[in-house]
Order: sequence, then C-alpha cells, then structure tokens
Amino acid sequence: MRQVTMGDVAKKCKLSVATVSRVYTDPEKVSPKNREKVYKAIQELNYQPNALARNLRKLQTNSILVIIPNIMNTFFSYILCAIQKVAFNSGYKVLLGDTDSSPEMEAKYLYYLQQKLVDGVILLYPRSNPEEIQKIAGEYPVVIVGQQAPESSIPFVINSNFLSSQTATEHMIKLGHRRIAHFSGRLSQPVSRERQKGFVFAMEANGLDVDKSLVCEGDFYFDSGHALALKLLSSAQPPSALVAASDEMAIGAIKAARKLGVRVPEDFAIIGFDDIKMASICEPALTTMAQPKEELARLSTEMLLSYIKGEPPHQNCVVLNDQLIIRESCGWALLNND
Amino acid sequence: MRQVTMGDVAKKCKLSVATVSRVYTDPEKVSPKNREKVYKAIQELNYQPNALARNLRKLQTNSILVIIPNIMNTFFSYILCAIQKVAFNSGYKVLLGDTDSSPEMEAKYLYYLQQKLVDGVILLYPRSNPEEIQKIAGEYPVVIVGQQAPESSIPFVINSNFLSSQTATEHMIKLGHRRIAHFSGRLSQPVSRERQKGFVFAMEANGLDVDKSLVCEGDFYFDSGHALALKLLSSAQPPSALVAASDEMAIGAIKAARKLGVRVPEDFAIIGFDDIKMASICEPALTTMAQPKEELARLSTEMLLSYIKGEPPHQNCVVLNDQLIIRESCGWALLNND
DNA sequence: TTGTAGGCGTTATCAT
DNA sequence: ATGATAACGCCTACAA
Repeated sequence: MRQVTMGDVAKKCKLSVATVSRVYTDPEKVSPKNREKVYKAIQELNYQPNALARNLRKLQTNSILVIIPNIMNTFFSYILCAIQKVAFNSGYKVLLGDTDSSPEMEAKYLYYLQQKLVDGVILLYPRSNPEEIQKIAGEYPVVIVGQQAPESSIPFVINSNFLSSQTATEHMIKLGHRRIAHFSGRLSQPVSRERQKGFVFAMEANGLDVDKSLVCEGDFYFDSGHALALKLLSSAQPPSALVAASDEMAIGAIKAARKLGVRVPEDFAIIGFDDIKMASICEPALTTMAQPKEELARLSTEMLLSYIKGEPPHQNCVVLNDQLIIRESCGWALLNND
Repeated sequence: MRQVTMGDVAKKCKLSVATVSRVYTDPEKVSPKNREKVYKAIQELNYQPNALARNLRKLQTNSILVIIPNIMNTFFSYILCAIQKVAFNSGYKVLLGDTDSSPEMEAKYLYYLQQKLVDGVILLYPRSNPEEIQKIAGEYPVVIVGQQAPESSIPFVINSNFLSSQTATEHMIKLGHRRIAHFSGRLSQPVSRERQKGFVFAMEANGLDVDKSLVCEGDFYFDSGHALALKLLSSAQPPSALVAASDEMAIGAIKAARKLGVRVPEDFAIIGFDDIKMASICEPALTTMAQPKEELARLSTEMLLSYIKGEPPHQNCVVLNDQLIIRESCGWALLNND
C-alpha cells in the first residue's frame, strides 16, 4: 500500500501541492475556503506529512541526542526525563544514547551529528577525551552537562563540585568527626577530582590530617562503595565517617556497615552525593548533597535549543549550587534531637 | 559552510557518485583500486553520508521508538537499556517516548509511525485504549510488552501475571498467613486485574476468606503503597501479610510499617513484584517475583526488528515465567533458619 | 566495473 | 492567493 502524499491531497481538492504545503507551514497565506478544503482532504485520506522528506528538505531533524553514561542510575534517568519534557514541549524528539560508561560508545554517538541524524547533542558526564569531543563540538551544537570543557568554548552546565564536597566534609567535621574517609569516582574524570579536592581542602582547612588510606578511588557505583567500606571498616583503624562522591557508593557503604554490625550513623556516619531516589528511601535515609537536577536538565536543553536555532545564547557556562539535605545517615539528629 | 556531499567526493577522485555510493552499499562491486581512491577522498574531505537523504531515499529511518510509562522506575529503565543494546547491535537507533503514564502522550508518540519518523514501536505497558492502538498497529510494526492485545493480532511479549501472583500469594499462605492484603495497580490496566485475580484465586483455592477491605487499588507507585499500608496497619484488624503488585508499593509499605513501629517481616510480611534494583538494597531486602526483564526486552526487540524487515516471525505471542526471589521481607528465613 | 539519470516527498522561490 | 518547479543528498535501475 503506497503511502499517501501531498500530491494525493492536492489532487483530491484540486489545488497544487504548494498550497497544501502552505497549510502546514503558513496557514495564513491560504484562503479560508481552500484551507478548509485541504483540511477535509487530509482528514479523508488520513494524510500525515512524511517527516523524512521534510527533514531532508530543511536539513534538520527536530531531534536531539542525549548521551548518558547509564540510565539505570536514577540520577541520570531523572535528568533524561526532564530533558525529554523540555525538548518535547519545544517540538524536539529525544534520541537515547546510553554509553554504559564507555568512551568508545560516546564517540560513536557523537558522530550522529555529522550524519545529520540529530540537530544537537546533550553530553552528560563525558568520558572520552577532550580532543575527540572538541572535534565534533567545534562544528555542531553540543552542550556538556556535569563537566567543564577545559580550554574550549563548548557551552556547559555544571554543579559546584568542589564547593559542595567541601560543604559535605565540613558538615561531618562540625559533627565532631576527625577520621573521615572519602570515596571518589574514577579519578580519570574531572568531576571525581573536583570532589576529592574539595574533601582534602576542607580537611586541611580545618587542621585535620588526611590519612591517604582513607582517600579511596571507587567508580560511583554501588558495588565499589560496598567493597571499599568493607575493607575500611574491618581495618585496624576504621574511620568514623564517610564522605562519598555518589549516593550509590554511600548506600553500598551502608549495606557494608550493616553486614559488619557497624551502626549507621552511631558508629559510622555517612553522607552521599546526588540525591537519587533511593537516598530518601533507604535505611537509614541518606544525608546527601542534592544536585539541582531539574535545573541542570532545563538549562542545558534550553541552551542547546537556542544554539541550534542560531540564537545568541543568554549564557554559555552555568555553575549551579547543590543543596545539603540532612537526613539520618550523618547522625545530625543524634546531636540535635531535643 | 556547505556540507560535504557525495558529489564532492566523486569529483575529488574523478569517479561518479554512483561508484562512491556503492562503496558504502556494496563495496564488492567496485574495483579495489577505485575503492581505495574513494576511501582516501572520504578521509581527506572528512565526508559522512547524510542520513536524512538516505532515509528519504529508502523510506526508512533505522530507528525504533520505545514508548515507556516512566523511565524513573528502574524496572522500565532496565528494559529500555536492554532494548537499546539489542537495537544498537542491529544498527538501530532508539527514540525515547516517556509518557509519564499518560494515554494522550502515548497516542501522540504512536503517530510517529505515520510520520515515518521511526520504523517501528515497542510499546511498554500501554495505557491508552485498544482501538487507538489497533488503528496504528494494524498498519505499522508495533510490539507490545507487558500486555496482551485482546482480539487483535498485534504481537506481544508478557510475563505470567496471573500465575505469578498466585505463586506469590501461596508463598505467603505456606508461611502461615491467613489475613493477607493485596495492593494492585490501577484496575483500568489489564496487568493489574490479572495480578489481582491471581491473588484472589490463590486465596480461595486455599479456602481462605478474601476480606474486601484488604484488596486495595493503588497505582504501582511508592506513595500509593505507603498510604495504603498506613491505613491498613492502623486499622482495627490489620493484615499479617501483604502481596503487592509492584516493588515500589511494597517498599512504600515497608516504610509505612517502620513509621508505625510494625516489624517487617515479624509482624507484617511483604512480597513485591518486578525485582527492581532497590528491592535487593532496601531494608529488609524485598522478597519479590522477578520479571524476566532481559528476555522481555530481547525478545520484543527481535520480534520488532524481524517484523520491520518483513521476515516471517518465529513467534507472535510469548509468555515468559517470572521467578520467585526469596529475600528477607517475607519472613521465610524466620521459619527456615537452622 | 562504471556512469547516467530518475525519483524519494517536501519546502521555498519565483512567477502569475 | 495560487501554481510550477527546482532543490535537499542519496540510492538504484538501466545502459554502456
């Protein structure tokens, strides 16, 4: 069954394809009478314009690609969800590019731009090297979320990693902790280094020793937090508190503590990062630095869309502040309950 | 800056566009010497074929749309992730259609097919009415996951809801429970009705009364489970066990119990459905009916792709079995620990 | 093995 | 306000 085309509609109402086309692109320009005729024919033939032809003609797809390390993490899926909402409301479709944290996948997806498969890309927490990214982002609309593009003019939106990590650490120090551990993500990622630096800075600024054996490299995922905590808690001199660079690792640590009979927060206070859904639900509820997910998503999408449309951007680089959310795992309530 | 086209490549190596095109579609058909020339020119010009033009010419996009109620739920995001992997390996791109559980959104997304924006659709747990779906699915490749398409020939993949709900319920009965509650999803959805029926059937088959006040309609989400459990547990005759039709509701119930000082599983045994990530992490770990997520995703994608390619399908309707995963929340260990 | 040329379904320009 | 027509960039008979 051949597809219904504009030609068919035109023939049906004895008008030209140009007029039919105008009904879609600029209805004002066609007389009310003819407009009606066209609408009727469209209805009767159940016609829908072929997006492929339109895309080719206009050399654009009205869709964007979101490159994302792992949709299973609710932090990412939340952002993805928010991006899709903003994009949808602006008439843009969202292609999904889950990289499973692989730089190679990330690069493959970036090439969708060159193939004209999408009009722009939102790149969440990139893993591939800056040159690779710069090569594409220099020519096509790309906005990076969660990482500052060093020495390049790629627009980005990030949260205040250094500062927030510092805040989280100082929260623990204020609660009286001296031996504090830090679990970072892979240090190959700038985010991880930023958060680790914030931790070290806060410790030193408060005159505390940074025991190197307590500054551990994880990978942001649950399992790494679990394994690291098991090791530390069964060592000779276990820490009394943990600043984790992700909620997943923090929750992994909670589970590890429980397995060893270590009480959280009494014997081991924990603070996470991200505020994923599980953070408020797990037991004890996780104290964490909440990233402004909604804002991150909205701003990056708006920036990308105006970039695509060639509008002058209001802002190219945005740094958003995180928010400390005090729940149970840090032991704040133990001291402040009256 | 004009985009590089096949014409440019052709000119560069003094061959025709046809030859260049063949290098992509059927390299065997062009002489090794010329092939090299073309490769070189492609390299030098940094040429990438324009997917838009190719799509129009071939009237296909090599992409599929996944319509999904809510990516924030790890059950769905897991399936989405698995679908994307299978699709990617077959050269297909994945468009994301998060409906936020709205039938209207679902319908809008279905029309992407008519607009030729995608070659096929995987429809997860549809919420819109069957006629609406049938209208599109009758003409274009659609595979439904999680719901049987009644009186229509739309291919589908589901799990054994009735049977699994029965199994879950009987598990509770075997553990000695008599007053058992059931939380369903919205009864407008067939899945919900199936699971509820499975519960009722198991109760009656075992000669137990079904107290209507214990058979509650929720909406699959955390909050509904929380609210319902609060109500039931503070009633005059609280149940001693709960069969929840989703893990989210089950975990909501766990939190409610904790809030009221009711011990899980000692005073209130709970079993969930889905096996989301949080199920193994929450406290106590959730006993649940695990859906074969991987299989659901793989089979539906394979079915859709062969449907798109016009291959005769191996199977049109698949029913997969769930698996009972015993953890802590049902209290099995209390009886069987020796 | 290679080249020529028509067409995929729209949109946009230019006449009328 | 409307119509004829030339692109958009690629693929694929068909001819050479």
